[in-house]
Amino acid sequence: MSEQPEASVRERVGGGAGRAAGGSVRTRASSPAAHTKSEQTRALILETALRLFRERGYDRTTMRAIAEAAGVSVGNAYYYFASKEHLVQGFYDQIAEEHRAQLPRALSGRTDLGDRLSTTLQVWMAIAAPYHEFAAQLFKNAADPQSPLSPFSAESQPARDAMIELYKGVLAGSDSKAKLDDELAAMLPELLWLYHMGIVLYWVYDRSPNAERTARLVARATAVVARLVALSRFKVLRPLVREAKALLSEFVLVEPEQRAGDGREQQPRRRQESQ
Amino acid sequence: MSEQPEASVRERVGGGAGRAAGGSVRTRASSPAAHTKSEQTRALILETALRLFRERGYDRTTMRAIAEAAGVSVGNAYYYFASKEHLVQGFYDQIAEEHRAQLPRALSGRTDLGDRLSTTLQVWMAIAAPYHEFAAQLFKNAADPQSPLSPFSAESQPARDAMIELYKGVLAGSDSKAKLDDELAAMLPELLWLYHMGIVLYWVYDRSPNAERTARLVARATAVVARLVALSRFKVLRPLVREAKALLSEFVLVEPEQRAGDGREQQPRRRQESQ
DNA sequence: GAAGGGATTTGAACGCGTTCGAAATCGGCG
DNA sequence: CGCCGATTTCGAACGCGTTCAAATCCCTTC
Repeated sequence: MSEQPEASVRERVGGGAGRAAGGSVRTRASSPAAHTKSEQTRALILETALRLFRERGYDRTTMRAIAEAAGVSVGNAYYYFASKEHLVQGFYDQIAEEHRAQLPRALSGRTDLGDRLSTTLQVWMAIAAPYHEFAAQLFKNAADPQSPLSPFSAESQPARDAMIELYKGVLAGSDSKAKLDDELAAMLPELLWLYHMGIVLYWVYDRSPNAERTARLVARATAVVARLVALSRFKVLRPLVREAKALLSEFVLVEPEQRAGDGREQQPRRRQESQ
Repeated sequence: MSEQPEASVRERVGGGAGRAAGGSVRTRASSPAAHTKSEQTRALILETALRLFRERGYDRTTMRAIAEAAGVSVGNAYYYFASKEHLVQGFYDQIAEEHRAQLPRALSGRTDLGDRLSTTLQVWMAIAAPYHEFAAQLFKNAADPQSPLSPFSAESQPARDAMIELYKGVLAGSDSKAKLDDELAAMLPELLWLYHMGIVLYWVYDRSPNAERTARLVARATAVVARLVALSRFKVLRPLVREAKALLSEFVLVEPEQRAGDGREQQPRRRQESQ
């Protein structure tokens, strides 16, 4: 039960789903790597699943339907993907990659921090917009701390790190960066990632047409965030800022030793209950 | 699929689960607590379910097991409770009620706002501690905006309002209340409820023994919150506070018209996809 | 006490995600 | 070519939450 001989295989093959994988399946833009037969099958299943998810939504797309549409058996789909949720990682990667690709052009010429932040979020929202309904359905899984889809999970770490890296760039192009103290500057990328996650959370809950409510929130909240960053240098606020920094780095931000290594290898404290 | 003829009945009867109960059940001039056979069955099912949840966890407790242990049929359980999730509301109510009951004694004699806040959270954590694992399993459902278990759902409104009311009391006993401007003071109970939800979120994710990590966070973060409240009067921060207030009341806090009425009666925008 | 009708109860059945033993296929070696 | 172990594929079956038409119970009314 706790260790099937095939589990490791499935982990390696299926776990690499659309993500980390070192870079084996990486290029997927238009030409699937598709060297071996196995990779072709895997790509076929993934593409079919994502298409059906987009067409019918997540819940309405059954594994049987995916298998049938892909011309394989259900068991075969499970040979490549450990669960239905694992099929979804492809979406995350897709959005993240597009975000990474589009951002530089959108940011070019902008130097105001607030400007750059809200642009970053606006670009993300524009890309994610078609998947809003889909995201709302998925959110319940993403919120589960145990789920591989959680933004805090070990499986999501590469994506998380990439996004934090992206925010480093957002900050680097800002003209206000020099004014900050080093400690805060070091934390800021991850803090902004957290802010991003917060906006995503709001977006998921947002039922207004075109998520315009979130758009308005971004416009105004981001200005506050930028002003907060600027205000952090004020003398009156010094002790507050110091304490806030301490709090965040102790309780919220990921600790270095926790971040080192893949984390995939360690005894994973398997969820005790799986339905 | 989208409209079963019996849905309304089930909604009325089952929706009253462990909570509001509208008042439809008392067909005859019977007392609300009601010793009718129906009430007995419903209570029996609920109690059995909560016991099994506590003993085996949520996922491992099947509806069949609940029904069998309660000596009824599965269908009967569904006659009283629209879904497995609805059975969980009982837990929320239980914890909330205990919190409400224990708090006055714990707060008596304390007048410092930070003190009162952290005490409030500590008492909550002490009560919720036995259900930590259970809560973690449940959290995925609670995070789903569509779920009745979401703290933002219409079904949770009575519990939410009660808790905001509770925080009014926490504030009322504080010696710093007089210093705040009226607008902020009016928002504060709901803001503190939000803070509470944030702590609960952290608590759910917290895997440290006895959730001591959360305990430490509460001790320190609450001090910051209290200091923030005090600082809000500073002149330099005036525009920032004003904007923050505007942001919160426009985007985060529940709007009055949304809050009016039960919300149970209105066409409920049924989730389009149910598995 | 009989008849009627709503409230309650039943359990088989549905569709789902997932599992598993076995069959089919592939690839390398004698 | 023939064989064998590993990889890949299959599909029936499992256990789950949930549904539903039918059966039963219980109270009112005559």
